[in-house]
Amino acid sequence: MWYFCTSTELFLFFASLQQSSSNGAPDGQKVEGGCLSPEPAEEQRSTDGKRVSRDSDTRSVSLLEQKRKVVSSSIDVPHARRSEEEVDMDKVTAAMVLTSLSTSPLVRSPPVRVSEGLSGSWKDNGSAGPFTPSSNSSSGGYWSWSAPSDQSNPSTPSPPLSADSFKPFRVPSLGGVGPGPAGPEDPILDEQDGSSLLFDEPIPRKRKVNTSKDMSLVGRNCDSDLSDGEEDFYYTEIKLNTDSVADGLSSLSPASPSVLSPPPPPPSPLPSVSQLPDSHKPTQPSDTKEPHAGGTTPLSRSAPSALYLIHTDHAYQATAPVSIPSSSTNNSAGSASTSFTPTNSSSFSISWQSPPVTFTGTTVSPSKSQGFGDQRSQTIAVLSSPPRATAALSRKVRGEGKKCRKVYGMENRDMWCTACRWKKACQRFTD
DNA sequence: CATGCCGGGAG
DNA sequence: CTCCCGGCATG
Repeated sequence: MWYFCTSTELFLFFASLQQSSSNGAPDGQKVEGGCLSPEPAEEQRSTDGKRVSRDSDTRSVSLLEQKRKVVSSSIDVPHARRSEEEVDMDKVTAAMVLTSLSTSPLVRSPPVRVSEGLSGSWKDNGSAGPFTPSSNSSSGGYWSWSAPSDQSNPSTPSPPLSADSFKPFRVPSLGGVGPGPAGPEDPILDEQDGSSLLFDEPIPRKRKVNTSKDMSLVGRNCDSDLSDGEEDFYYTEIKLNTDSVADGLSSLSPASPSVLSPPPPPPSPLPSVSQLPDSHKPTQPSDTKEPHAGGTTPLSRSAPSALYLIHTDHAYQATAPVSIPSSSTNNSAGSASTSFTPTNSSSFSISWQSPPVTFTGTTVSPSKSQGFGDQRSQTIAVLSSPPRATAALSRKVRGEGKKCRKVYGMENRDMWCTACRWKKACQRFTD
């Protein structure tokens, strides 16, 4: 919902800037109305039709604005939440986008078509559109059009909820090492998401999605703060996966990591932990996937990181208690570590890989140091260890951490991870 | 004894 | 494949 509103607002904002029309005042209401129900907007539009045909100049402007609209809608959404600063950012971004779009005819054509197709309305209103009512009307048309592409909006509502729940996770991560570990991973996710989205959907949409993400990321970077609608959104998703579907989480984490695995190696260097994000960003050429993204990449990265962070934390939570000792033990044992969780560990390993290097020098000692240092580092170490030891000597030795059985008890066997139910190595609580 | 997990089996 | 369990190894 807000997404639309935001786009609209931006649109209006632009219009006002460009044309300096006085009608802007109603923007807030208009916008809201538009968001809530397009119909009202249309009515206004019909009424305002007169205004539409103000100036030839206006028309040209309207065209630009329309373009902007498309762009803004795609990109602005995330920012909308933020505030003026964000708006500014949006402006800039929008300008950038427009420029890029104008450059490439292909991209442009589709949007234009749409606008026309909607109904001559925007043409008629066209000039006025940008301003006020007309803009609403036109926007209304857009909305209907854009709505499908933006369907992500539905998800939007969830963010707030997730945000709250998610916060706890986040805070710890921040305090501890959040940025470090997340940094490397994030980029990957981002890219993945972006790439998938981009590839699948038409250019305009792509823009939206990517942009939004990017924007959120940017905002984040600038502010250095987390408070971002986008972030919340991401977190929410993650969280849902994690909490709601415990099993799902295990499965989920592995999948994404696998993809990521390749990129992480480069960034892997643990030392950078504190500054990892920055270093990684540049490194993560992953952008290759999304060349058009260009500036976006950096931003997108941050968002993903959040997700990964959560995962990390989660894993760490499970692992932390016993994991450290286990890691040391495993290391000493040598191959033993391997046994523990090929599946998850491998997936996670990506991010962790770097740690292995550290360990290589001294298997045992490192574990201790890590334990002292940070939980995350520990986690990393643990995770990393598995990859190293390829062959499991005998059994897993025995998971030290709490397993589903202990956690949920025989009573709630339903809640156990499948592996535990099958009497297999627990997948949910990896050691 | 309780637990974790491998190996193997049934559908 | 999923779903189990016998039985070993461990603490």
